[in-house]
Amino acid sequence: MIETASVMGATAPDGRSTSPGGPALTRRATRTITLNDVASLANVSPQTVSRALRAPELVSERTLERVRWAISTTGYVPNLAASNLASNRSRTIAAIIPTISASVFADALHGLDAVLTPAGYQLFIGSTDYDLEHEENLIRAFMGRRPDGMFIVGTKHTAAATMLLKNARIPVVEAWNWTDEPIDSLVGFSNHDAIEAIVEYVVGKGYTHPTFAGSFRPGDSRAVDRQQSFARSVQRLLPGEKVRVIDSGTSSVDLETGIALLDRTLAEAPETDVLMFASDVFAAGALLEARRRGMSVPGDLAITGFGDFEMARHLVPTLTTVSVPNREIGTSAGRILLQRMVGDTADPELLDLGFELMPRESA
Amino acid sequence: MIETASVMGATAPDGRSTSPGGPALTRRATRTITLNDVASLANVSPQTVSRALRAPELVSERTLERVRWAISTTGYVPNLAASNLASNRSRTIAAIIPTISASVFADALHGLDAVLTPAGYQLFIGSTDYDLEHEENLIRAFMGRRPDGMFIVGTKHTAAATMLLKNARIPVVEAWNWTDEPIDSLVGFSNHDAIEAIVEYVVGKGYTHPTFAGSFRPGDSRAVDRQQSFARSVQRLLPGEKVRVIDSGTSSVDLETGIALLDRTLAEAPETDVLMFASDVFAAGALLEARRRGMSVPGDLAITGFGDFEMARHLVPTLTTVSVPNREIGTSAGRILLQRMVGDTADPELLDLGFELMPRESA
DNA sequence: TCTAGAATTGTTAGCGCTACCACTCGCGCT
DNA sequence: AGCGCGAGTGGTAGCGCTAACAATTCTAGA
Repeated sequence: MIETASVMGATAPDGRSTSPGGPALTRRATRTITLNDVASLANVSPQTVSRALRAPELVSERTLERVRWAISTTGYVPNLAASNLASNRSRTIAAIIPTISASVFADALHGLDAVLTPAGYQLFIGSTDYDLEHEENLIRAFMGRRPDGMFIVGTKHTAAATMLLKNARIPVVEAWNWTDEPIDSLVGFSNHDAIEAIVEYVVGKGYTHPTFAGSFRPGDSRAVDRQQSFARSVQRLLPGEKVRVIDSGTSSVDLETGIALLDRTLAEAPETDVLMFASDVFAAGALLEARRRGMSVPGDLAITGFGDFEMARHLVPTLTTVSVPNREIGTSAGRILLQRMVGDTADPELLDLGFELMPRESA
Repeated sequence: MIETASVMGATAPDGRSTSPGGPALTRRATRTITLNDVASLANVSPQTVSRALRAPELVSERTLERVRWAISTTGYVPNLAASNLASNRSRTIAAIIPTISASVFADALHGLDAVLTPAGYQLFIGSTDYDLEHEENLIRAFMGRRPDGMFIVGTKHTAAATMLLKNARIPVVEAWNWTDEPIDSLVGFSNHDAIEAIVEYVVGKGYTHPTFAGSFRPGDSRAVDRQQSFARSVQRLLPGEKVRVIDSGTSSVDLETGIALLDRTLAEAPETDVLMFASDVFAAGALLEARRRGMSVPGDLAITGFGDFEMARHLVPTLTTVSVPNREIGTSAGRILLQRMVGDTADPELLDLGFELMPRESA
C-alpha cells in the first residue's frame, strides 16, 4: 500500500524522529519523490538508500528497515533513467522481430520474456514488417536506449545495421536462420535441412510432382531460404522434374492467401500431386478450402505445411508438417543473453535447436 | 554509412578546419561518443547539436550540415537515458497485456505500435499471465522508466496498482473491458452486450438449451464478465432454463482445451443443443473434433465462438461468432495517448468500439 | 545611420542516480 | 597499547543530456 500523505514529523520505526529542523520535506505537488527525499526522511545518506535497493546485503538490518519504511511512506519509485546514466547499465533488452502478429515470433518473445523478466530485465520490442531499412532505423533508435542485450530475428541486415550491432559492445543473439557468420551468438535451426527432410519424406511416400507455395517477400530471407532448399532437394531427389514454385509475393500470411495459392496451383500446375506450403497457415487455408470443395486430401492432392502450429494436428485430415522450436528459440536466446551479460562465459554461442518432421494424414 | 575512423584533423563540409589545438578528439576505444564529441568536431556548442537533433528548424542550414557531418563521422548514437533525465520525457510507452501469445493482444499491440513508432515513441511490453499481483509488480517496474503513457489491458487492478497509475500523472488507456470508472481513458467494447447479442441470436434461431464453456481464471475479468452476461441473458430470454457453464479453470486457451470442454459438455450436459464458447479457439477445437467424430454441426450440436479469428470463416462449417475490433483497440489507444501527451485535449476519452455479430453456418 | 526585434548560437546549472573512495567503528590479535 | 580488519556508512564527482536564459548576429525598417 502506497501513501503519499503528510511526511513532516513522521516517526521512523526505531523511534528516532526524523530531522525536524532539516531540509524541508514538503514540496510542490508537481515535484516527484527522489532518492534524496527518501534518504533525508530515513536519516541516512542517499548512497545508503541506493545500496538498500541494489545491494541490501551491504546494509544493516536496522537501516534497511528505516529505508523501507521511508520508501513506502513516500511512495518512492526509483528513476531508472538516472540509474542507467550513472551506472551505464539499462537492465533492458531490445527485441526486433518481423511482426508481432505472427504466432511464431510471439511464442519466441514469450519465451524470451519468461527468462528475462525474472532476472530483472525489461523488454523493448520493435517490428520491422520484413523491411531491412525499417530494421536499421529500429536498431538505431533502440541503441539510444543503451540496451544491455539484443535479440533479433534473422541474420541478414543492412551493412550499417551490422556495424551498429557490432559496435554496440553488447551481446547480440540472432535467431531463426542458420548462418555461418553470426554477428555474435545465434539460435535457430536449418531451414535448408528442414525443407530437405520434408521433401525427402514426400518423395519417399511416392509423390513425384511436388509444388512449393508461399510468399517470398524480399526482406524475408527465411522464406527465400526455404524456396531455394526446395529447388535443390527436388533436383537431387527427382532429377529431371520441373521445379515448381508458386509465389504470392507480398500478400500477408493468412488462410486467405493459402486459398489463393491453392487456386493458382490448380490453374498453373495441375500436374501437382503434393502441394508443399512454406507455412502451416497457408496449408490450413488450402486444406480447409479443398475439403469444402469436396476434394480428397491426400487422395486428390496431398498437402504439407511448415511450423507445426497447434491447428496442424487438429485439422481433418491432420497436417503433415515440420515442427520448429519457437518458444525454445526465445528461452535459449534469453539464457545466452543472461550468461553473456553477467560475463561468465565470454564466448558467443551457436545453438542449433533442430526441427522435427511430423508425418500426419495430409501427405 | 557509419565510419568511426580517425577523426583528428578532419575537415568539415564548409572547409573550416576543426579546432586542431582544442580538446583532444582521440579517446580510449572504450569511451563512447557523446554529444560533446560531436559538438567539438563540428565546432559548435553541445546545445546546438542537441537542437540540431530535436528541433532542426531552429538551426541554420549551414550549421545543420556541419553537425550532420560530425554525427556520421563519429557514428554518434544519442544516449536517450540522459535525454530522458534532462528533459523529463522518455518517449516511451509501457504496454501491459495478459500474454503475448494470444493473437487478440498481439493484434492490439501491432495497432499500438503502428501508431506510436512513427511518432517517435518506443514500446515497453510486459505480460501478466492473468495475474494481478504480477501486474502490480510490472507496473511498478515500468514506472521506474518514467513512460510518457501507459496502455493496459483490463480495468481491474490491485489497489496499489491503481494508485501507482493515478499518481504517475501520465495518460493511461485501459482496454478491452468496458467499465464506468476508468483510471483515465478507456477503449473497448461491452463484453456484456456482445454476449447478450449472441445469446439473443441463438435463442432467436430456436435453440433452447445453451451451455457456455470457457476458462475462467480468477485474474481474467473479461472471461468472468462474459460468463455473468451469459447467465443473465439466459435467465431473461429462457426463463426457467438452467444456466449451464462448463469451466476448464486455468488451463491454457488452445484447441486442446476446446476438445476437453466439448467432452465435458457431452458428459455433464447432454441436453445441450448449442455450445457457446468464450473464445473462437475453443470453438475451433470443438468443431474440428466434433466433425472428426462424425457429429453433425449444427445438426447434432450447434457451436458458437467469440472473437472472429480468421479461422472462424474458413472452418467447415463456418463458425458463428462475435467480431471484436482488436487492432482498432490498439490504434485508437495509440491515438488517444498521442493526443493526451501533446496536451491538446486534456480530457480523458471513453471510446466504445462496439462489436459485430457474425452469423454463419455453425449455429 | 541607427535600432527594435527576429534569428541563431552559447553558457550555466542541473536532472536523479551510482562509482569510487574515504571514513568511522568495534573487534580480536600481537 | 597499538594494529589490522571488515562491516557499515557518507562525501564527492560525475554519467550525457537539455531547460532556461544570455549573448550575439542579422534584418528591416525609421
